[in-house]
Amino acid sequence: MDSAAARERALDAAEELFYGRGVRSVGMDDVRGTSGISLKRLYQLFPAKEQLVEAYLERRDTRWRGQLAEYVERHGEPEERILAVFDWLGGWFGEPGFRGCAWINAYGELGATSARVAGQVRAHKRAFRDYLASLVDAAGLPDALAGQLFLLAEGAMVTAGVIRSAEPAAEAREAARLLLRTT
Amino acid sequence: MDSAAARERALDAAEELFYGRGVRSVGMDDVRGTSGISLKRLYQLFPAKEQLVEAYLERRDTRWRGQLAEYVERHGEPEERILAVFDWLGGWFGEPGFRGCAWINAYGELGATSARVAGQVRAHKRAFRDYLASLVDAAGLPDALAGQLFLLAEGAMVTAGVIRSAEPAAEAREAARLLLRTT
DNA sequence: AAGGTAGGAGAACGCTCGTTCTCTCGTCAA
DNA sequence: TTGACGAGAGAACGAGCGTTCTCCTACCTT
Repeated sequence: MDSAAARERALDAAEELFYGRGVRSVGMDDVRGTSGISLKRLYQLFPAKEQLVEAYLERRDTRWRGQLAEYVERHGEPEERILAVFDWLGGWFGEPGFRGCAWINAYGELGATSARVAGQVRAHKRAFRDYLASLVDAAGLPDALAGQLFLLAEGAMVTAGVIRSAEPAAEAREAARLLLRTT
Repeated sequence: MDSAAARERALDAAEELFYGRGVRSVGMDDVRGTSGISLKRLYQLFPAKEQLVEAYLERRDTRWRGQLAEYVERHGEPEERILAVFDWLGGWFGEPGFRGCAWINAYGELGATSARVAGQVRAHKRAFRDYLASLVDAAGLPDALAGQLFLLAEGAMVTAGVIRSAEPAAEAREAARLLLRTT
């Protein structure tokens, strides 16, 4: 197996374990067991656990925002595209194994001790917020709406994670719809 | 020093450390150093670290909700009382040492491994949501609004924690005001 | 005064886990 | 065929930390 494939397998295992059980309660030996990549090779690919964590968050960030954008693109009307964000969230919340937002969880776990992870969380959230702002702008709506929609989305993510339900997405969508109407 | 005073000192230290640095990165010896309570006595008061964590969350829950209610009580008009919740959040976000919502952070850190902590987080969030519902009901507004306000508040808490700013409270307050108007 | 008890300081124990090392095997080039 | 090299299995090492234990001091009672 070449390095690229080993790296993907390691990241697949890391993502499954870190997201499902938290970062600190997963040992490198767990990653080895789940991925089938030996410790020696793991440490060749990622010289320390922290770098595996960062690579996990980075790859997930790319995929998460890509899938969201892909879903939104299927909708034509600018306002529908905004509401589609919440529909997509609802689909995500309902997936088996959903355990809340990986970045919020990582921030709670590592934000106070790892400046790099904290920076990744901020960058991810800023990118998501900027994306919402671009949708709001394309719909000709006021900038301030973007921040409000962002808060609704964040609230839905954290609440869905805690209560293990997809319903917050529908509540947030309805609130977003009302806010769109007020302008 | 009697047991009650020692217990309060231990909880003061635990709260400062757990909230500021996360639970797992704080050792019992750190709690001893900060509180001045010896390890022997700490373990007499709390037979295991997990019980200290639970006591920390429980005491903070009581205080947090009590202070919120106390602030809200100072406002007379039902709709002003709802908006006062977001004003109070803004004051909290601006306090030195603010590091986001203790329960969201604890959930990210321990939710996957400690069923008891996960239960405390759910209970705290349900209580906060129920409180919002009581304010909404007292204002004669539709029940569905409570869930939307709750999501705004949660989004504001998590965002304020991540970006280290009090501004999300004002954004959430404005969104709440608009939602109040639509009914 | 003497003995008993509570509490403090901090060493000690055992476990987990990040990281490295050793040993062995298989492969491939010359 | 041989020797070098990469990789795997897993032991080993060292640090951190939850928890317990030992020893000693101070005070309280009779």
